[in-house]
Amino acid sequence: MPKLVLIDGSSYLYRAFHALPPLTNSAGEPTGALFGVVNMLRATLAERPDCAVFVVDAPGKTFRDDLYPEYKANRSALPDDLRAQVQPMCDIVQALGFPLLRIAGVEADDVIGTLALEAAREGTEVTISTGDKDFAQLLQPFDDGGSIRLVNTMSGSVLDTDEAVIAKFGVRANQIVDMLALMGDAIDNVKGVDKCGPKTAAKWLAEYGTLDGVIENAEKIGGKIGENLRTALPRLPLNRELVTIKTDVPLDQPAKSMTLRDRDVDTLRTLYARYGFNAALRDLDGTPAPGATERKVSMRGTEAGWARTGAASAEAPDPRLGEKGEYETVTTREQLDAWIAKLQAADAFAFDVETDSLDAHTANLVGVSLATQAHAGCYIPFGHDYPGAPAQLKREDVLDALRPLFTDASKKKIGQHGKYDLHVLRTHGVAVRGYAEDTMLESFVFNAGASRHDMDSLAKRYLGYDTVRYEDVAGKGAKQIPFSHVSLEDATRYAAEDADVTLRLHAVLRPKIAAEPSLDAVYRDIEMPLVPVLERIESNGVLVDVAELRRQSADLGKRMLDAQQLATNLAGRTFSLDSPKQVGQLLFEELKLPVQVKTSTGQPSVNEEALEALADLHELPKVILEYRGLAKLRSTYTDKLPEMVNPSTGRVHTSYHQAGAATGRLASSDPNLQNIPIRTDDGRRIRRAFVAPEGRRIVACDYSQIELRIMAHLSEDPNLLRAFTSGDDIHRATAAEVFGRTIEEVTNNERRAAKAINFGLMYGMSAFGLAKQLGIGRGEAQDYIALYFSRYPGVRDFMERTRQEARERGFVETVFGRRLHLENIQARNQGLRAGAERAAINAPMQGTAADIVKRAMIEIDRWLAGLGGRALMILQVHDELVFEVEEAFVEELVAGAKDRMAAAAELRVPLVVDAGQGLNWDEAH
DNA sequence: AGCTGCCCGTAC
DNA sequence: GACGTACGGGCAGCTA
Repeated sequence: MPKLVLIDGSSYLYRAFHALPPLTNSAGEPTGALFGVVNMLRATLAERPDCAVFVVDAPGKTFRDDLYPEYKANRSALPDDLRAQVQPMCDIVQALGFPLLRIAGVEADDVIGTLALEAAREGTEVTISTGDKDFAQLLQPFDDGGSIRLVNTMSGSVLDTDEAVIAKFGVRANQIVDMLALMGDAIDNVKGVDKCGPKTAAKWLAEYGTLDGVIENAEKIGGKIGENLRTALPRLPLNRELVTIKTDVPLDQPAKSMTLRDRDVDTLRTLYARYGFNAALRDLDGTPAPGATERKVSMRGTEAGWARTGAASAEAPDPRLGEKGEYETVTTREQLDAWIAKLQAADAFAFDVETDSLDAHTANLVGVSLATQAHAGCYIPFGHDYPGAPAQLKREDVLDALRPLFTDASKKKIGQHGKYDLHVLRTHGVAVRGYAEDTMLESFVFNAGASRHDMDSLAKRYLGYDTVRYEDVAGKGAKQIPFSHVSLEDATRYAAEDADVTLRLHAVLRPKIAAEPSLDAVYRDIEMPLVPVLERIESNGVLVDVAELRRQSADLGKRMLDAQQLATNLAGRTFSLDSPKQVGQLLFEELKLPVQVKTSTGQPSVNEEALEALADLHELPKVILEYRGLAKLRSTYTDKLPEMVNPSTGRVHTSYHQAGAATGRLASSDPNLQNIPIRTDDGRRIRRAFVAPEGRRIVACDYSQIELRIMAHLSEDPNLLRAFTSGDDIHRATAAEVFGRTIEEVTNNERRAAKAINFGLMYGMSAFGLAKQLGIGRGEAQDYIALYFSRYPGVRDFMERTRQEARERGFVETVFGRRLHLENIQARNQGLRAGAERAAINAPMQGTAADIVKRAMIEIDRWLAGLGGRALMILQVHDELVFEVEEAFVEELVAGAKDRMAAAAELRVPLVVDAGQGLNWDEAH
């Protein structure tokens, strides 16, 4: 049977561009994507197909743009570095002997679809080589009498049976189009049904067979998602048209004429030399093309691609970033010594530790993985214990052997979320120095707006690579086993891959950051130095008075019981005060109280605002509020915190997430110590349980109005700058300015209004929001805002400037150059866009404050490091740093910490720091 | 029993 | 729809 290979050139070029580091030849021309594509083509040639065609998109509009003007509207223009590689690629493709097709008015997909069907009809075996899943709609399984299959040489996957399609997509090949129409396609800007992903689409199609079936039965689908479906109904037929690959494009030549020509050796030699493809060049001169004989490979399986050609030259960096690596399990002294030698010879290495627990503070090391070059790595197990487990090296021997490398500051270490690894190694007697690069932080600095910065997501995003997930080897939920019970084979493919992929990610991300001096500075001067500081703070922990919390729990419990009994009497029946649903039924259906507030989904709300509004009509709402306040304190804090105390230290060790908040703030969890109550007396009591041990004190230092000061700095508004320089209470000064009073004349109510305006502005609040906040009319609120802006015109200009900058550049910056990209700033949806604008206004202030606090933490840590533990930094709460200090050192600590915090930035207004001290955190305020 | 979305509430 | 950034508890519905 004749064979035809259809190559989706555009998809490979695009994916190779994003997967590979930005290589250039000696003349500085970009070559990375080209290199990837060329290797892929040489592998395809090794298959000796009868016919093959390389299809690329032609520039200009296609019929889909006419159908739907927004088609691909949010796809950015081809990067210059990629565009520059298109013509050279076409030259090489043709010199290699491939027919090249570029048809205007349709996409490469449609040309491939047309040729595939034509050839299949004529009995040719068709292989579509593409990285695009949408092609699954064309599949005609061989075992079903058809003859079209798909291969993806980047992931190494083959799709050639109906079962494989069902396993991958949950629907049959002939339902793929309907599925895509329901899901939409974010890349092409085809908007599907909101919240409908592959699972939901497959579920509906399994029930109703086709898209038309789903449309006919749309009324039967319940819930929020059913509503979303009905909203989307009108655009579904168009979606189907957009995602359907055309199979009837008029073409000049039949598929069977697309035979491979002989390669043009002279032209290839010139091109390869120009772009520095040395391995390919060597093949031209004598040696047979790789794969032609000794590496004969089949089209089935991972071998099909550029993957196993062995074509990578020593001169060019390894291009196969999205490939699986080969890993070694180190169980003998000889192997270990060989790896030590490898690490000694390398400039830098990546590492990862494996433990028997996710909690860094109690975890035991069970193995270490290492990598010095991409696609290779090792796992050194020493704590795996299961029936039949092979003999392993001793933990202490391994750590002793590695210690000189890990503690050598000049030997650079690369990790992913290395704070965890640093901590575990330290608790096992290895104090790491020279922790130089962290791929999680690279990703965070490069694009803080991305939702996830974990390794699996980064590998997918930047390498197009599916990593072995933890649950793949250790299971999940109730079936999860500790890593120490995972077999050495599974452990190696998981753990060594972590080190390997870390290295590959660094190769991709480092240049992206290095290209922007301001990002590089944020990464080098703030985020990387902060890693060991946070590790120390977490490890210090804070002493908690568990007995005090238990007393509070008991007290809260009694009062909850009283409130519950009162509520039962008032309602005339029992109900769950914890259930918003039951409370809503009781208040609005049984007691027929008026609905004055609704939730975002349109349901009657029973939140605090709603219950306050009903307080004059019935006694019950107030009692429910009382109960709720008590229940919140008990369940979230007084009951929970004692569970989180580390039994061996008696202290609570939170985790700080350095890539947690897009603005650059830290986030805290397990437990979250950044939302311990302070505003009410009951809540504030909880802070009395955060105590200092005998002979020591808690000291809290916090920046006064740091974000408003940053607003003054950024806006350069003379009135606001003056207000901060004068040293008056800022809200009072604002009230005096806005309401035309002297400082002394300002009433408490006027100060309250000014405070609400000050804060509201920083969050991009509207007149509507201010009115709600202050309980005044919207018109009055608008007057306040107008008055404010007339007194502080610089602030208004700053806000407008920021919005505009965000729209034009797609991101905003802090004073120190940290960027926040705003995905939705150009959205057509007004709600989304308005939200992005508010975030744009807030981010420079919140983010600059975060930068300043981080800089202060680094300086203070450096200072405290030499003091032998007389003072420990133990908490960070955004604008506050908390210390545990020897009694005799308190005064010095306060002075030193305040100085360093105030000096962490030079703004147009002074940075003021307040400090307090006491036996517990409450007293320290 | 575990997962997920929703509602609600705490901090700065 | 209307105020930015987080984390987390309890409920309710779904899934296995």
